[in-house]
Amino acid sequence: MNTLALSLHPFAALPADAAPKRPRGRPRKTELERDDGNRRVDLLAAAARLFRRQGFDATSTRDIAAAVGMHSGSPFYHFKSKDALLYAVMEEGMHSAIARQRAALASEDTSPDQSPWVQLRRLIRSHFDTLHGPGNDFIPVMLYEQRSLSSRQRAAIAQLQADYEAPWTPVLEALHASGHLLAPVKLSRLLILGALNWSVQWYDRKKGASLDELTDACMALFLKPCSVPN
Amino acid sequence: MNTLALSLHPFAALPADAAPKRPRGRPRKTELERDDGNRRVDLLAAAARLFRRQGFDATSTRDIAAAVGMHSGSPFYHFKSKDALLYAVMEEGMHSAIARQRAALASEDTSPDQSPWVQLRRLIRSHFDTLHGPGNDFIPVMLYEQRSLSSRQRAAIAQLQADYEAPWTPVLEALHASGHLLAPVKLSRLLILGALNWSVQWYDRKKGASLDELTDACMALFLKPCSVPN
DNA sequence: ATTTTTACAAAGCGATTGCTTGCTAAAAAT
DNA sequence: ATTTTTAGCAAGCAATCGCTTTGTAAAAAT
Repeated sequence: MNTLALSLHPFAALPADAAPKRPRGRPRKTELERDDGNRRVDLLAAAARLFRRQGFDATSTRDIAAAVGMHSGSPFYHFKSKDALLYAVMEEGMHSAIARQRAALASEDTSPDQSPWVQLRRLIRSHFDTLHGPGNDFIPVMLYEQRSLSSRQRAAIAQLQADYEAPWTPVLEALHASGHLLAPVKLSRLLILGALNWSVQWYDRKKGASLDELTDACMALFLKPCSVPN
Repeated sequence: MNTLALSLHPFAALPADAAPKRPRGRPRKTELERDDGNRRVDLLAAAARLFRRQGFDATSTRDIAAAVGMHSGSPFYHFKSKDALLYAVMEEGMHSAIARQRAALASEDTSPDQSPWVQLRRLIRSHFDTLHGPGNDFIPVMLYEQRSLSSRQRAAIAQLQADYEAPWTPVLEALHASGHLLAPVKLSRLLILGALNWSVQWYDRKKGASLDELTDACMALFLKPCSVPN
């Protein structure tokens, strides 16, 4: 009879021996550390790492919570669903990738050379950085977990991808016009980005070639050294 | 008291109104159709299609059973686990891919030309066929669901992949020696196969370029037309 | 004619899943 | 000093998961 009433009061008697691993309530903002949502950032990073290593479906929200020292239900305070967490990982990854690419293209300080040849090199090198830089799990997750997105989310990510790939086209067109690139520009962009993206399957930062050597190999593979069009 | 005994006899009384969609027992081997394990092949094909479209984790064994008109537990008669089904899909895909590649390389009947240039073209064209040929879901599944394999299974698939990629190396080495390929052979193989494999992300057989045009674009992108080494 | 094997159906078990609810305590705002 | 907000714990629910068990009927073997 009172079982029903009991179920409405999940824990009338609290065990007093529970030693909380982390103080309850809003954590102390030490000094002038004014980043709001610090734990949210932790959740994003942990989710990205786990999504990359195990895949989205094989990663439970309990795994993510445990990785940042939370209990199983707590991540849902910061993200309304597991899907929203995945989308946030991808969006964050794309924003930082776009920012890194913009910085790489606008590096006039190191070298004033704006020829399409060195521009393509910067694009490729920057792309390898976002793919293989330390702690950059966000983009690999975006590349391999698109299936788990809703169609609305997928469309939004596709727009960000289009923004990211946009700077490649004029560079490739210039190289095509000067005879350094022989294949059609659109197919070239797809094939080149594919070759780069696939490197997450085999590249290991700890052994083998460096990212600079990888970039050199790409330039040698995709571009013709002789600039005699006809 | 007798509930325990009842649970040991799941259905003492069979409902007689069950209209079986397919006759029970071993199916009739019509004529001299001597392929044993025909339903097993159906299961493999259905699993490959679903694994590719929804991913391994997002596909339940109930989905696969329903796709071939079985009940939920029946696939486990043919495959001892869902993992074994995935592995069988990949192994079957690799075997047919290796066979197709061998046939493409040994096509002396159509053209006696064995130069490394046309050999590479055959390798690329054959690879596109295994990636995008009608009903060829097996290889995309292998490329994108390696995570769900055990380490023993993964090692076995890796061996098949090494067998598949072996013929590429001498061809690329010959092209490197003749000055048509400037990048290092090993990195070239990885980058080229990556560019091809990534096409499963964007290529649509119904629109855009044909597989022949795609192959032409690859040849133009990766190889130098001028054969002047120094 | 009898036995054995094959190929499933029917039902459900135990575990895990994403997510919700009810509550609390520290911090921030007032 | 009081109120409000923030951040999270504790517990569990409903659904789904891979897989197992039991039974059965048709085909094949004997």
